[in-house]
Amino acid sequence: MKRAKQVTIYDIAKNVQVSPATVSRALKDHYSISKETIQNVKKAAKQMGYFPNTPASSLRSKKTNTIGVMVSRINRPFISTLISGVEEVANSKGYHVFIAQSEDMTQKEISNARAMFSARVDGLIVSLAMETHDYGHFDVFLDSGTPLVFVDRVPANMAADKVVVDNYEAAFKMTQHLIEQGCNRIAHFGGAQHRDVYRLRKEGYLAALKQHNLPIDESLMIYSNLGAEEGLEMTQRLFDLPVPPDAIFSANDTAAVSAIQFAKDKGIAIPKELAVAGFNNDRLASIIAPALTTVANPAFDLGKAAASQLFAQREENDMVASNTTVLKTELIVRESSLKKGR
Amino acid sequence: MKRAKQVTIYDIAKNVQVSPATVSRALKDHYSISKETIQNVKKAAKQMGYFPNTPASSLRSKKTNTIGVMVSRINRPFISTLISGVEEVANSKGYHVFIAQSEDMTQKEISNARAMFSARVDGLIVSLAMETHDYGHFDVFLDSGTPLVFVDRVPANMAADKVVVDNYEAAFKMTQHLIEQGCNRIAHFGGAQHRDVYRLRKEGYLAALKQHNLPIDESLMIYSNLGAEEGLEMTQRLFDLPVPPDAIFSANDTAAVSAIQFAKDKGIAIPKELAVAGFNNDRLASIIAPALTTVANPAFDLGKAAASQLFAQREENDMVASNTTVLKTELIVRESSLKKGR
DNA sequence: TTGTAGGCGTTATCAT
DNA sequence: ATGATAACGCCTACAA
Repeated sequence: MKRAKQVTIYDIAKNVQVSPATVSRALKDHYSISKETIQNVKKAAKQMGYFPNTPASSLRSKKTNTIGVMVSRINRPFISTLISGVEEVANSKGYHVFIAQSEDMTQKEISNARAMFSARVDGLIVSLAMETHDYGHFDVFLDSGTPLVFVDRVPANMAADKVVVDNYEAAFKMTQHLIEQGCNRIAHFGGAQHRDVYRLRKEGYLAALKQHNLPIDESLMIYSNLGAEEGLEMTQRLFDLPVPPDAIFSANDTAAVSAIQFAKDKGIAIPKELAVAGFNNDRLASIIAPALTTVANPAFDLGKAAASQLFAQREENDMVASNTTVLKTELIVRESSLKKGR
Repeated sequence: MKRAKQVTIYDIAKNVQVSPATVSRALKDHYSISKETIQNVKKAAKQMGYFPNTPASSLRSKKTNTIGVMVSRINRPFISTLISGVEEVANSKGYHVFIAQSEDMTQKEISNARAMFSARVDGLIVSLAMETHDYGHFDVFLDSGTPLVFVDRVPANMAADKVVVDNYEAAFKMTQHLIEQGCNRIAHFGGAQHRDVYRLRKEGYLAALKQHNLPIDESLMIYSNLGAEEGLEMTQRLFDLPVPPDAIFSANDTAAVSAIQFAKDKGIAIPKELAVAGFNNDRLASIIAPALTTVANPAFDLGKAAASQLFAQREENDMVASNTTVLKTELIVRESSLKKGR
């Protein structure tokens, strides 16, 4: 229950003996207002406990100074770091960030998109939910000309701004590394295959197998949401096979770490009997023993790039249809894959 | 650059041949509007691509349906999980959550508080920055009657709603556990001591030492922000002492894990030569080898409780000065402290 | 350099 | 069950 009613520019105007318009301008250091008036206004504003009313300002100016970020869930190191990157750029431009989690449910993503548009965010950055394959809920942003950038989990077959890493190449190199370490029965933990980021990781993996003339065995490819639980289950399934794999390349670190835990639990030697590699380079990867070989995924820079591209969109002329930024990854080789030493 | 101008309730009104007021009511299922009109309005709204203008609605109704959450940083498991708890409750009541990070800087916290108030959030949940010790920037919420709840890192000496765990008791039990394992030179990694949560953990630690007649040695207590880097440095300092400790009780898992890493690196046996205990029960704790003894901190429930208490505040009569909810913790004993077995 | 006045889209009040 | 009207707080042409 509110008590004191809020201070408005009218109150300040009365106090300083100028018009509300002057107050409005003075508070934003408008060039046409005298230094003195600006000082007086600001002093009064402070003393009276004035706080601008953002909704009112947004309504009138059609600018909210807010950008939206939609992700699967924030309690994953990769995602929360990515968001920090977005915030860094946004805050430096005087924008705030509105975050929404889909929990990997398309339905929640749709409702979040609605809420974001209703809030009239000045731009939207999206990393898609695992299962989303219809992108109609983003049309309203395109139609209204609201800047929209996809990052990491981007849509296939949609002309839109995107910021990604070269997942194919990273996966190819990682698989090649495992092959060079002497593995020839390499399993893969993948995410939903209509999600480009996961499809490309699998394709890079397949390409490396082919290039080295290794057989392709469907029973070695398992798909899930790549959570910690799922990682254990997937590993169990692999070791229920008549011939278990001698390596696992997981599309994320969470599941890879579970694989290591499973192996340790069952007395399977890593990397001797089973080499393991992940993707992301979470802190977990360097802490588990043996330390996890993985791909350094530049989460913070992805966030920064996505935000930068969002702001760039507003300046661009309308001829630019779409723009994809690709950031670099790096292979991080640790003990979990070193059968031969370096 | 926006193109199509937005659809408003006026457009719908014209289309359906009713007044804007009726449209407004129909869209919210107002009881006085006929089923038929409601249907017509909603159908037209959908077909015309109508999205309510939240800023306009907020301005007029003085309700934003948004609550703010201010934390140090979201890319920590404890924090992001806590936020998920807040979201669960908030979303179930039709509220959205606005998140701001202080990065443990008081200055940023102050500016975030301003932004939150300007956005006219309907309530605010705060976990304080490490260094904050003046709480004046929250006065405006109290004065205006905006519900305010502190969680985890709560202010000392301030009559306000709080949600915490019993840090003193948890720390006492943990220290006692270390003593029972035969440790008698127990070090402590603490956070800023004006932050209740860290002060109480230290006091619990001290109380346990006293109760067991162990000497108190200031050189064994080190304070920092408890990051991964700091954890290594603090451990280094302990092992530079003439007589290093035989146990470390860290006020969080991050620094505790660093201590284990340091020990492994230097060939110090855990728990034989050095027992280690943390606080929070992050996933890290169960993954590092040896697994980390720690205190299960109910992050998700803290978030849920904070949000529930926030919504409860609005109903309460004004006589209630303040309310503190205390949640349970649990000692999680793992290998890192088991000198004697269980 | 400052003031006047109208309107942003919605909802609350009062009327019918 | 529905309409007319004013107001929420701010911004911005246009005027002075």
